[in-house]
Amino acid sequence: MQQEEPGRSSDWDRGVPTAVIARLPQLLRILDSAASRGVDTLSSDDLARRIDVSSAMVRKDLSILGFSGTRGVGYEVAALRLQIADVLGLSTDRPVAIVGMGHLGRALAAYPGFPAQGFRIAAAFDRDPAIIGSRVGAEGDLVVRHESGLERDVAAAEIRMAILTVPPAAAQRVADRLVAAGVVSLLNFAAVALQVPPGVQVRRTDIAAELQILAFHARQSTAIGDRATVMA
Amino acid sequence: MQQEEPGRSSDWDRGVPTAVIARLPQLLRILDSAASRGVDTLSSDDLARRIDVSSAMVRKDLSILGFSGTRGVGYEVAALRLQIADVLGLSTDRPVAIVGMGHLGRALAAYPGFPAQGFRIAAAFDRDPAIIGSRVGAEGDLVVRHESGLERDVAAAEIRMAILTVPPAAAQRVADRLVAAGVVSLLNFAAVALQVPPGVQVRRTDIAAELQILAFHARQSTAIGDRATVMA
DNA sequence: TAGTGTGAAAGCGTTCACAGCA
DNA sequence: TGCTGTGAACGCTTTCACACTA
Repeated sequence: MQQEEPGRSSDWDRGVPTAVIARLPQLLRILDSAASRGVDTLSSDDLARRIDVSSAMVRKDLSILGFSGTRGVGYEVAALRLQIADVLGLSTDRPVAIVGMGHLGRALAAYPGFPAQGFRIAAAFDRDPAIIGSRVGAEGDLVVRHESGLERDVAAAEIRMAILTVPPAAAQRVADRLVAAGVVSLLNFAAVALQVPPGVQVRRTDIAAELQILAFHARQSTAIGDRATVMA
Repeated sequence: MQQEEPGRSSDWDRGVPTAVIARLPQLLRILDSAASRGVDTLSSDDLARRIDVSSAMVRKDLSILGFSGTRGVGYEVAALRLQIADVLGLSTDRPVAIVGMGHLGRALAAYPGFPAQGFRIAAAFDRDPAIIGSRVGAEGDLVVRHESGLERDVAAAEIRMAILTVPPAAAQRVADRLVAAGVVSLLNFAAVALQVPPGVQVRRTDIAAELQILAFHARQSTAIGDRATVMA
C-alpha cells in the first residue's frame, strides 16, 4: 500500500512520517521567535533544547524534508522558516469553520494568533436560535450563522478545515455534513471517535481525557508521598 | 533505570506504558455510556470499535493492568468501570487550579463535565486587576484571585493539578511557582515547552499546532485534487 | 573546531495468530 | 462456539556513533 508517486518534482507528498510533521509547528514557532530577535542561524542543538527533543532528531527531521544546514554553523533561520511554513501549507490564507459556539467555540474564535499563522475563521455555526446573529471573534466581526446553512456556506467559501466544538451527541452528524461539504481536515473537541471516509483527517483534543491522564500521575505521586522520583 | 517496586500488593506503580493510560479515559467513557444504557458486558471488539483501535490492543491494555474478562463473553461493564476509574485516581475529588482567565481559561472553568469526572476547579488566578474578583465557572461560584497569592492558595487547598492558560511568555514563570506550591501535574495550553523538575508531569495541548498539522493534510488533499485516496 | 548528515542499532507500541477456556 | 490472554513478529520512531566538511 501507499505507492510512491514518482513524477513529483521536489515533493514530499505523503511519504513524510506523521511524527515529523507534528514537530514542525514547534520548530516553526522557535524560528519565528528567533527571527524576530534578529538571530539568523540556529544549530540543531539550539532547536532541540527548546522543543525538548534530541538534536539528532531535529537533524533527521529536517534531512527527511530535504532541508540542510551548514556544517560547523547550523541552519539559516529565515530560509528554514519559509521552508517549514511551505511544507505545512501556511503560505496561503486558509479559511476555517467553527461549529458549536459554546464557551469553547467562542474562545477559539477569539484566539488572536490564528491570522498570523495563516488561518482565518471564515464561518461560525450553531443551532441555538438565541446565539444566531451574535458577533464573535477577536474583532467581533464574525456573525454566528444557523447550522442549517452549513453545507452551502462551507462550500461557497471553499472551506476545507473545520473545528468541532459541539456536544458529543451531535459531533458525528455535524462531521458528516462538513465532510459532505468538502471539509478534509477536522479538529474535534468532542469526546467521541469520529468515523470519516478515507482521505479525511481528524485530530482530537480531549481536554477531560488529558486531565484524567494527569490524574493518574498525580495519584502515583501522592501515593509515593512526594519523594522526588529520580529520572532523566 | 526504573526499578520495580517489589512489595506493592496489587499495584501497577509506574510500570504502565503511557500509551495504555492515554486510552483509559476513552474506555471509561464508553463503559459509562454502556452502564447507563443497562448493558452489562462488552467484548474487547465492542470496546475497540468505538475508540477506533484493534481488539487485541484493548485486551492487551486491560491485561497489563490486571483486569480480566470472561472467555466467550467479554468484560463486565460495572466492574471494569470501577477498576479503570480507580487506576486513574478518579475515586476521590481532585481539586484543580486554573491560571490565566482569558477566553480559554474561562471556557474551561465553565466546562460542566468536570465534576462528574472527579475534578473540581478549586481556584482561578489571573494578574489583570480588571478581572480579579469576577465570578467564573459553571455555577458562577468561583471568584478569580490575584496571582500574587498563588503559592499560598494552592498549598492551602492541597491542589496538585493545574491548567495553564496564560500567554506563552508567562507560562514558565507560572509553572515554576505552581510546582513550588506542590503541583505535580500540569495541563499546558501555552505554546511553549515547559521545563519542570523530575516527578512533575506536563501535558501540552497546542491548538494552533494541531491546526497546522491539519493544514499539512489539507494542502496534500487539495494538491492531489480531492480524488479519494484509497487506504484502509 | 563545531555542528551537519546518516547508516546501524535499540526501543516501543501495535498487530498477528493461535492456544486455551467459559 | 466465541472471546479472552499472550508470545512472537512487525514496523515505526528514536537514539547512537561517527564520517564528513564549512
